[in-house]
Amino acid sequence: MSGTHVTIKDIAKKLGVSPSTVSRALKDHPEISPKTKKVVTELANLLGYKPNEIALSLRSKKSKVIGLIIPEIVHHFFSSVISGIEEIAIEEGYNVMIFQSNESYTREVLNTQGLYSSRVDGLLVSLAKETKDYEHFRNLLKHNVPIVFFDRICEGLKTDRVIVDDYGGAFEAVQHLIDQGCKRILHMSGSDQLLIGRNRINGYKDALDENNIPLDEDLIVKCDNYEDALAMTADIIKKHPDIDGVFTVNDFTAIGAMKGIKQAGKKIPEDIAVMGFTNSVSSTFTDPTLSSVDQHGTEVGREAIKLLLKRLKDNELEEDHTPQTRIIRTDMIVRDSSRRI
Amino acid sequence: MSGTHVTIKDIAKKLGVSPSTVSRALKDHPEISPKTKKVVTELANLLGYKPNEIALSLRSKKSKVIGLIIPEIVHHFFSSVISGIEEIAIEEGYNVMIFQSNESYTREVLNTQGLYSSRVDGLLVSLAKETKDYEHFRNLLKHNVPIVFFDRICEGLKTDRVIVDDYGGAFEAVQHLIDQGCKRILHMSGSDQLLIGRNRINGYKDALDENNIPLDEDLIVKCDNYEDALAMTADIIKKHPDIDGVFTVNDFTAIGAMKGIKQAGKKIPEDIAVMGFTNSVSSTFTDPTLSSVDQHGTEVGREAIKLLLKRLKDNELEEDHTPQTRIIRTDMIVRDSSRRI
DNA sequence: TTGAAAGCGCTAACAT
DNA sequence: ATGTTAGCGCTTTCAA
Repeated sequence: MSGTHVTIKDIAKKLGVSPSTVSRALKDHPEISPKTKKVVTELANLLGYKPNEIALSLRSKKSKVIGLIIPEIVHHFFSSVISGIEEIAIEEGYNVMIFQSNESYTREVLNTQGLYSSRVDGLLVSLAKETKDYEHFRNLLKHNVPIVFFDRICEGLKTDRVIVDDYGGAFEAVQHLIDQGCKRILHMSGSDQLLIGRNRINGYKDALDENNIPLDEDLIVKCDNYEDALAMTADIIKKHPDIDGVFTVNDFTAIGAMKGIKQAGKKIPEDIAVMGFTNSVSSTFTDPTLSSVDQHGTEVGREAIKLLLKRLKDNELEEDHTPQTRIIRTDMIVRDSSRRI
Repeated sequence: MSGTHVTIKDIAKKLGVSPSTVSRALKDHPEISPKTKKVVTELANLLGYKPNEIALSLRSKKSKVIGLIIPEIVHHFFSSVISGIEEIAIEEGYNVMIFQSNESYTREVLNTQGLYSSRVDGLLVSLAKETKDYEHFRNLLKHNVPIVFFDRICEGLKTDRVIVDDYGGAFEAVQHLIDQGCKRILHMSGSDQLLIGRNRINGYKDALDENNIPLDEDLIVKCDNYEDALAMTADIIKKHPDIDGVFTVNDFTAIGAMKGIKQAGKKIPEDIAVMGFTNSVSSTFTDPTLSSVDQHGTEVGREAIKLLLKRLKDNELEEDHTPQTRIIRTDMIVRDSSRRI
C-alpha cells in the first residue's frame, strides 16, 4: 500500500475545493450542489479513487473485519463453514481474516492476540484439540470483543455458540445401523477432550440402550483418523469377530475402517455395516459409497456469523449479553456402506 | 473494536508522562531512562496493551496484510496452497485476507476492489475460470500494488508467477501409462480457457508423439468434474472399446471415470489404467487407489508468498520490475489404478 | 531524557 | 452550499 493511492485530498486539490466537500459529495450529502457532486464523482472515477478502509477504521473504531480461527482449513467441514461465513459477511460489508491453529494451543493463542492487535470487530472460533486454558479468549471478552464459538465450543466461557447436534446425529446413525440388523456395533471415537466427541459417544450409548442392546465398553475405541483406523480395524475384528456394524467419529476414520474390514475378509455392508460422520466429498468416492451424517457446515458458518453480526449491531457490553446457543440439525445420508435391506 | 482498547494515551495519562515517551519506552528507544522503560512496560503488560495495527497502518502506509484470491477454498490443492502461504506470511509479520471467487469473474472483480480498498500490501491470485478480462488487476498494478499469480496465471500481465509444471507432469503421467502397455489413451481435459488445461493437453500430445502413438482427437474430451465423468465415461468406452488408459485433468474426474469404467464392466488397471492429476486426499481412498500427479500445493504457496514479500522488500516501482517465474516440479505418485507390471 | 506538534486519510460538528 | 478544525492512535522531527 506504499503505492500511489488516490486520496480525497488529491481530488480536492485538483478541483480547488475542500476535502470535506469531496467527502460529502462522494456520499451524496444533501447539502452539496448537484454540480459539485457531478464533478467530484467524475474525477473520483477517473482517478480510480477508493476510500482508504484503514483511515475509516481508525476513525470509526470499527475495522469491519471478523477474525476466524479454525483448526485446519483442509478439512471439508471447516472449508464449508468458511464459505457460509464469507457469504453473509460480504453481504454485510465485513471482511474475514482467517487463521489456522493447526490444533495447536500455542498457535491459537498467537492467532487470538494477532487478531486483537488487528482490531477485528469480533471473533469466530472453533477450538484446537489441545486447548484447555481459555485465558486468551477471556482477555478479548474483557475488552468487549465478542466471540462466537462454533462446533468445537468452549464450555467454560459464556458466549454465543453454534453447535452441531452431534448427540442427535450419532443417535440416529446408530439407530439406523440397528434397524439394518446390527447388534454388535463398534464405535471409533474422537478425543474426549472435545465436547463433540463426548456427545457422539453419548448418542451411541443411548441408541444402544433404547434398543436394549447391552453396552460393551470394549467396543468403544479411541481412533479418529484414516491411518490409525486402517492399522487397528483388522485386529479389532479378529478380537471381536461378532462385530456387525461400525460407527466412526468422522469419515476419514470410516474410510480407513472400511479398508481394514475388507482386509479382514469381511463384506460391507453384508457382514459389517459402516456409518461415518461429516458427509465429506470423499464419501461418494469410496467403494461402497459411505453412509454418513451431514453436519451442514455452510449452515453452521451462516448461523455463527449471523449471531456475531447481531451482537455487533446491538452493541451491548459483554457483561449485559445473554449468550445464545444455536443447534444445527444433522442429516443422515444413507449410502451403500450401511444399506442392507 | 468499539470496545475498551487500551491506548498509549491511557498509559501516558496514568503515568503522568507524554504519549511519545510511552511510545519510545515501549520500543526500547536508547534515550529513555531504564526507570521509565520499566514502569511503562509493566503498566502496559498489566493493562494488556497491544498496539493498534490500524493506526500503525495508517501512519506507515503499510497494512501488513496480503490479499489472496482463489477459486474455491474447498479444493484440496487450494487449501494446501493457503497453508504454505500462511506459514511464511506469519513468520514475516504479515496477515492474510482470503477471498473466494467461486470461479466467477464478477466476484473476482469485487474481491480485487475490496482488497484494494483494504489497502493490502500485495495480492496473490489464482484466476477464476470465467475471467478473460484483466482490467481489475491492471488497475492495482497501476497503483503499485504488486500481484503474484499462481497456478492459474494471467498471461496478459507482466507479473511474478508461480506455476506448476503441468506440461511435464502430464507428459510423465502419459509416458507412465504407455510404459504400462497403454496404446489408446483417453484424455479428459479441463477448460482450454486456462493455460494449465492447455499445458496438460500438450504434455499428453507430446508423450504420444514421442512414443510414435498416433494422436486421435476423438480421445480428447472436455470433462473436468466428477459428475460429468461419471455420466460420460461408459458411453465413451462403448464408442471406443479399444481404450486402455485414461488420463484426467484432475482427481475428481478420474474418480468419476473409474466408476464409469467399472459400470462398463471393465477392470482397473487390467483393462483400463487410470491416472489422475492433483494427488488429492481422496486418491488413497478409492478402490483401487488412484495414481496421480502431485502438484505440491504447499510449495506453490510458499514460493508465491516469497516472491511477493521479496517484491515488497525491494520496493521497486511496478514499471522497473522484471517479472520472475517459478516453476514447481510435479511428482508422479503411482498407485493401484495404473500399476500393471 | 522528555515533551509538543504534526500528520497518515477520513469525517462531522461547527462555522460561514 | 462549502470551508475549517479537530481527532481517531501512533510515531517522529524538532525543541527544550
